Amino acid sequence: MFNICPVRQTLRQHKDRIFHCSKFPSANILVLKKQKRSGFKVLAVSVVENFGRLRLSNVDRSPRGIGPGKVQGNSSHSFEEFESNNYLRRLVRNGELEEGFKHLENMVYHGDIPDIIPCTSLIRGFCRIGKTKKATRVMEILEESGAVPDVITYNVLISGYCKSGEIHNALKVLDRMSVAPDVVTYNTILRTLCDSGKLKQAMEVLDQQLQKECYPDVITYTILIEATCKESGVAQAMKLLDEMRTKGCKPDVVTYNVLINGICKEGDWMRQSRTVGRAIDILEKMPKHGCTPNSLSYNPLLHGFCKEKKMDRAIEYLEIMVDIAVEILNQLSSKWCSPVLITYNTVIDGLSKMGKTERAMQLLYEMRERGLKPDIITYSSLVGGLSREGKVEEAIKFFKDLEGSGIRPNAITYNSIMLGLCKARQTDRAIDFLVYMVSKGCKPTESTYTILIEGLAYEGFT
DNA sequence: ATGGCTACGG
Repeated sequence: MFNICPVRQTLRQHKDRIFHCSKFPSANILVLKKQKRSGFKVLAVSVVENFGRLRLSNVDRSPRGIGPGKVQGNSSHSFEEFESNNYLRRLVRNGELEEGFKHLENMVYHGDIPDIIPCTSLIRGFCRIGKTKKATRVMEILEESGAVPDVITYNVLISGYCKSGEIHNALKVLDRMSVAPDVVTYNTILRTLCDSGKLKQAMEVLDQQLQKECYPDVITYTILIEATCKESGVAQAMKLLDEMRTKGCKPDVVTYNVLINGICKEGDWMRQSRTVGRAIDILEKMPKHGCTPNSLSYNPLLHGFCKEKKMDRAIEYLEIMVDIAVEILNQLSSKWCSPVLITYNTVIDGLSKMGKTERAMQLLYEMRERGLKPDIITYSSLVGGLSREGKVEEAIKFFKDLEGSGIRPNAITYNSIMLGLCKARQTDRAIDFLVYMVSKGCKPTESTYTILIEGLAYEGFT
């Protein structure tokens, strides 16, 4: 009756029909066929324990486990409900949020219990497009249906409110949720409070968290350390670092990166080379604490060197970095932008600001040779450099080449050209450029107008 | 494909 399912892919194909059974905790049970009265016939069992990121739905937590060939705990639900949930999953996966919502309402109306996982995706989907109210409605329907939303479902809604700036509503959900919040819940809220400069309120939430015996983890401390760096300085943040260590929470590479960044951005550090020393110090001590620096560890330093106009040192670090960065490139490849690209951007921008656009151009060619694709930030820095140097015609030529090779300039790119034209007392051409920018569907920004107004004033047309 | 933390350009 139980066949071993040999291929992981087979499971993936049928992931909507995989169940878990408490009697065989390490087994995934693949159900393929409906059986008349008692639920579903078990066709295959796999012993794949860590099935990627897939979490099994319809988890059977009953201690009795399953009978031969049947999955209990699901047998009480109808096949219609099972299929209805499959349909909901499909809609949500295809991004058909409104259809999914209607279907959810409909299935609840028929007394079917919706699966919380597609509902969680639905909530996330509505939050993403700014429809937090609709997301809340999904949660209400879910709560009324007899399904039990888990902490993740609540976290998704809270995160949605946080991202749309509705901290008040996020806190309301926290207050009213029917399951205990976990450390992720608190981290989401703490992050948002810290970002909006409400460190004090964040500390109050932290107190509340501790009272509920939900303990901060490395991410909690990292969030607080970053905020403390900005609000009260690195020295204060270091105390938090000590505190987390004494509480047995080990700082990780992100924690150190946040501190390095804090030191590099600390006020007036440019005139106190000692502080740069402190940043390098942390960087060098990371391996002793069991952390390998990654390219994000170096970027703030590079940025610092670029601002300080110590380009030799910046380039020296760039070279150290490339090895490290390439190594972790795979690890981060899921992100839209590689760390090495940002590294080059930082240095190219630094050189451009010093008037060393030729050296910056060299780096552009170098990065291309290494198989890196420069992005709009790379090009904007170069356009800005040429404009500032007074080489507007060269900047415009470079700009035209970009357009020709299919790169779509953004407002910052256009602004750089206009700034160059205004500095060259050619505000009329800059205004023509504004017209061109708009005709290309690029919306001007506040800076656009500031640049043009200053240009006009500079030429005496106050 | 149910969740939380760091870096670049006007």
